Amino acid sequence: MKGRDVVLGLLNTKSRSGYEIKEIVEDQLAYFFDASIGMIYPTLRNLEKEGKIQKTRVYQTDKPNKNVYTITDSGKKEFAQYLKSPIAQDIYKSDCLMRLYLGTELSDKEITHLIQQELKHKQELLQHLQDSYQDWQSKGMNKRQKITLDYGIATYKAAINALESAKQDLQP
Amino acid sequence: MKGRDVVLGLLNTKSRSGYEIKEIVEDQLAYFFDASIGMIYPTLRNLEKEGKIQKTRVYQTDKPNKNVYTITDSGKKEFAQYLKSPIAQDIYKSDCLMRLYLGTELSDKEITHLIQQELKHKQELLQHLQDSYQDWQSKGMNKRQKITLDYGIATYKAAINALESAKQDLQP
DNA sequence: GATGGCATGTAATAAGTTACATGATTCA
DNA sequence: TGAATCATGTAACTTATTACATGCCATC
Repeated sequence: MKGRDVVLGLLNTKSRSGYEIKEIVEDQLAYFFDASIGMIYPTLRNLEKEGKIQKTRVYQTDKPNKNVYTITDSGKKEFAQYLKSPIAQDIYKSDCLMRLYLGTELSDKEITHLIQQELKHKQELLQHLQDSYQDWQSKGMNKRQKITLDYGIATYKAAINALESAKQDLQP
Repeated sequence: MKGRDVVLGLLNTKSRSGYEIKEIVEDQLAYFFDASIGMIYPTLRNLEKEGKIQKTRVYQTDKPNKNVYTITDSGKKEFAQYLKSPIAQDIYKSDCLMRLYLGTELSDKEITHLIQQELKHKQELLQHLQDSYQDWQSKGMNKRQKITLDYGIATYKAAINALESAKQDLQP
């Protein structure tokens, strides 16, 4: 799964502008697709150059004008091929766990602080996902999208529990 | 957290060869550090060129000879700086969840198959982590490293549960 | 003599990230 | 008039990945 597959997949459902793609990636895909937003416009540009999508200028009076991209047959073909390809394994990188593993020089106090910080961050992310529930539903969430949300909430909760018991184990 | 921080951190504890680093990354860090093994030798080369580590040739009779790398003061300084830097947020990318989200064209049967595959894969990963427990302990696992293992097991279990209930919800 | 584990590397390519750069419109 | 939101893009750089490439040693 690459950035271009995601952009193509979002345009496969309906035509959208770069900004609209950015909003979806930030609000709805962020949990299972960590990509910098900066990737979107370069990707759109490449896809257009390759004839996978087509740009249309849309003039707006209440907002700045925008470019709306529509997927082409060639683009649909590429996306269908992605869906047929073998599932790529998850990519997970945790700086916090790495520091726990490598930070033999850190004091117990520093480690506790590290865990506390991570805990706070994960709690915020969980809260955000839980808040999304209603928001998604109003925008029309299908069964499959609900699975992704439930999955995210479940794993955040597990991570929070693990960090909490780690914190307690470190307490003297 | 970049590849070089990890290599530097592993050499900060003790001198090792590229192959030894590869084994640790595969066996012990794989859960929270998805990086291709191909990155190790290029990274060692760069770090040596920058004077962060030093190479020593070790001659072996029972095995092929190897290059053992030792961290320098400059390298220790860089690693200490990494430990002081702000924690980077987790990176997570799930091809399976992305397909659930984007695969509006897939049939329920195809979706169930997708989940089944992911389930099987996660169960294998969990089994592998659980098997690691004894192995790690014999090699000297410290309290902090144990946290990373427990965390990994907890989140895999949560993921498996989420996939199992998703599978049941899709059943007619 | 074949297989599997130990051992190391390079060149080329792809992908992702950061920093830079701009500008319209709305609302307080 | 200043902040927030909507809106788009490029150039340069860093990083990661892939494919290629080699060869020793032990054991079966």
